[in-house]
Amino acid sequence: MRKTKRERKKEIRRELIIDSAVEVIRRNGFEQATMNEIAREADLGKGTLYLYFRNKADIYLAINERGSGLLNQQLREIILQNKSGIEILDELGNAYLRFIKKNPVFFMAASYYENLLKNNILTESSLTKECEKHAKEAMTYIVRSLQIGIQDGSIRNSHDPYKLGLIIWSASRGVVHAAHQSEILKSAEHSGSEEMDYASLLGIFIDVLRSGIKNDQ
Amino acid sequence: MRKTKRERKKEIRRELIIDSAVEVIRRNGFEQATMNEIAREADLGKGTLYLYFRNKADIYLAINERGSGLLNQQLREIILQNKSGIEILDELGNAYLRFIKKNPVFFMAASYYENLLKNNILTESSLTKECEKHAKEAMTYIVRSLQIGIQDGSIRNSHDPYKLGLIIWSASRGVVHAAHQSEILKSAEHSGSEEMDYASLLGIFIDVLRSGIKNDQ
Amino acid sequence: MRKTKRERKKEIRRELIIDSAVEVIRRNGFEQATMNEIAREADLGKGTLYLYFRNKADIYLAINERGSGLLNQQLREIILQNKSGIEILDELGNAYLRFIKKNPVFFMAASYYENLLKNNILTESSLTKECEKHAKEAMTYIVRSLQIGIQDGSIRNSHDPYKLGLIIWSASRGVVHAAHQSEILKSAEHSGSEEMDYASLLGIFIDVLRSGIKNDQ
Amino acid sequence: MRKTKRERKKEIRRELIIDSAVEVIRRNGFEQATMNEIAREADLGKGTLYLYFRNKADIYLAINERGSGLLNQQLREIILQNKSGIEILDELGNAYLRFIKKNPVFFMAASYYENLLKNNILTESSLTKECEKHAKEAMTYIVRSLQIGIQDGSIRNSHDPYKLGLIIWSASRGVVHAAHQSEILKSAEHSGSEEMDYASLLGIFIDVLRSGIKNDQ
DNA sequence: TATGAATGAGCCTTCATTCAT
DNA sequence: TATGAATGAAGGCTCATTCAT
Repeated sequence: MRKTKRERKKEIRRELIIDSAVEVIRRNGFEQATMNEIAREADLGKGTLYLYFRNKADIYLAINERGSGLLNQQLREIILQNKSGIEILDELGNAYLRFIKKNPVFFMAASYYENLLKNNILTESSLTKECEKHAKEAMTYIVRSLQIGIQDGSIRNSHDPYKLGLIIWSASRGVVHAAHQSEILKSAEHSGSEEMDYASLLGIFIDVLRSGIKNDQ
Repeated sequence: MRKTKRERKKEIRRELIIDSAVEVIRRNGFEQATMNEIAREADLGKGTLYLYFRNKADIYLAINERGSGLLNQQLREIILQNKSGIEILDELGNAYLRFIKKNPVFFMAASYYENLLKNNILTESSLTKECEKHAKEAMTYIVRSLQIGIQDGSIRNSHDPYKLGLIIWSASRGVVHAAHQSEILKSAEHSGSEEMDYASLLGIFIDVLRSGIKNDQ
Repeated sequence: MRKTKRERKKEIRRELIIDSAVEVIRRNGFEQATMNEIAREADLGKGTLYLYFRNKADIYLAINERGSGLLNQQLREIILQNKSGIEILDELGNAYLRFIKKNPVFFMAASYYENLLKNNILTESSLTKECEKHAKEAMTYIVRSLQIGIQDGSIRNSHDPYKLGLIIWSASRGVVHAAHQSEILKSAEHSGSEEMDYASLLGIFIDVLRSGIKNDQ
Repeated sequence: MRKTKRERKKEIRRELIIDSAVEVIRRNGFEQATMNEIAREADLGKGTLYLYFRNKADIYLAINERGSGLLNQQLREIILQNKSGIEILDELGNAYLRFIKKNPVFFMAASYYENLLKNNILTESSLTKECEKHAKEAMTYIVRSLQIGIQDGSIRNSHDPYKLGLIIWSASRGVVHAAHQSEILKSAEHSGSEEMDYASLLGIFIDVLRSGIKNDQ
């Protein structure tokens, strides 16, 4: 029990550091975040960070791990619902979009993780394994919803669900990425006065996607 | 005329620097590119770079400006063709994807530009204005193709063309981004042996998009 | 008595820490030894080390103090033997060389101590006094053997025994130091295939020394 | 010519940095020397040091390279004299001792180099090659003098000249090392009032060595 | 007495930018 | 115009030491 207590405290500190890192990134951007500032935000000494994380990269990976874990938790609940494939996919998309809107830093951390992955500069660790596991899990939910939809006839059986899933996943990321950059919303010379906000855009995206894969018969 | 000659020389030097920066980024990645190496690649003194660009950021913006300019040139030709809206959109998408596949650095530079935009750390300059103009132009081509399609009946009139254009644009970027990170292709546990390559993924994406917006009547 | 018991326990802990430090240094080298690792090796908390030693330097000094104490113990026995001066000196040298070969860390600790001494950054303490005392003692044994030898005619009476003692002492250290750095053994381009090992080198050294000071009449 | 001029300037700067490093080490000791202070001593920016040396280790190696080069220069002249082997060896020893007395930092740098060598943490470079070459050269001079002495009968033919050379070399280093630590000179409780200085000590050392190896017939 | 989490000074190193030539 | 040597702020990270428990 006593040990559990210390471990709990350790876990809390770890979370505090992740919180602080998220906050600093949110404020200054990913590239501008420094260990110094994260420490100050957490009200800790600089060296303390290294008691909980091997290095800066690990903090970022921990952010990603937390973010993807939280997201998967939500996706997991959706996939268990008794609905048609197309409806599940619909909800998965909405959940993802809502999640990123609320936690934009998680999006950046995921990009960071993928960048390391791409460049093969990830030391194997429990953290990276967890990140990998989470990434696969999210993909799996999408693929499952497509498989369900194809089986129940709500989704057209015209594409390999794996490939389709990958496309949906990455297209979503692109839209989310763009939606985040509020400025781009004004880049199109849009004379109309209708609202051009985040939610409406994402809604249309999901709608288009749905039309593109749903079975019309 | 003498002045023109000198200006021409200046322009050539400028292009040389951009070329070199592109090459260095292609070789080492965006984060690893240094002014030193760009200068060496261009066979110029490091200080010379600053005669043509105010700072490193401006070089990156110039890359984006050139890239978006070249892309727009191709898109412009497509939009002038006498085809249905859906067909034009189709070709626009293909052109974009081909372009990025051939010039991945332009994609990175565009991301860089948008990142600065988002964080409001762009000093106003002729360069940033040009970048902005190009971004709007590309968006406009997409919107135009949608408007044409709605008008000629090839595209469903169910969404505001501005919003739809924005979505298509950003979703495309997401897919392209993902397609670039070869590793993610294997992240889904994919048992099948079918090819899961770049081209096939993008093909499906365009197909889905088209289905999602075309008019079926 | 109760107090004695506690003091004994304290002494045991102290020795444990010294043991652990020696082991860590042996494993990782002098510069790479950290308080953290010494504590871990001793199965103690890091802070506990500071209950027994004022700081890291004191641990090193304690190593030196122990090492020089052990060495002196052996030298003391030799000097008491009923032999000629040259023979005693011979044995002293062999004992020293054997000792260092068996306990290389003591050699490093001695170098450390002398370095502090040289740079005048030794706070006076019982520890430093003890180190100083031990160093003097070892020197004295050598000087005594020389004096004995001069008196019994086995050693030439051509040099001040104090000076000669100092020289023998430091020359021995130099040879031992070199013998420890296995690499240097190969630094001379040595074509022959004869063995060029530690023992043979030191044997020759003692031989040369002996020839250099013994009385030939 | 113009190029030579620039190269000369570069060489001068390089030497300035080495000078400054030597000075800082002389003042603060080897371990306490920092790049910051070396830069300040040289009246240069910290970053400038890295234009002339890859890292701190290279500065130290450069000190060693310079020192061993200068020493070898002196040894080379001695070995060319038309004297008996024992006399040449005598002079080599004296030259070495004078050199180190005048340039104690070179002694430390040599120890540093040998330490890296021992621990196999030397990246191969022109600098390390030069250091290695110099070390071999010095050893060779000693061995040559012994070979000459054996041949001309001035040195006893009782030991392999390679081994003997190594011993002389390392014993000398030990004596020099000790002689440098002025404090140790007082560590023996020396009641006499005779001078116990550096020069006299080293003189005796050479004398003993000579007696130990010279041919008495 | 014993602990180990916390500290922060200080280390080496990088690199965009400047400026004398 | 062209240069590249020089700069120094800033970064990530280590580790001896302290102190609340």
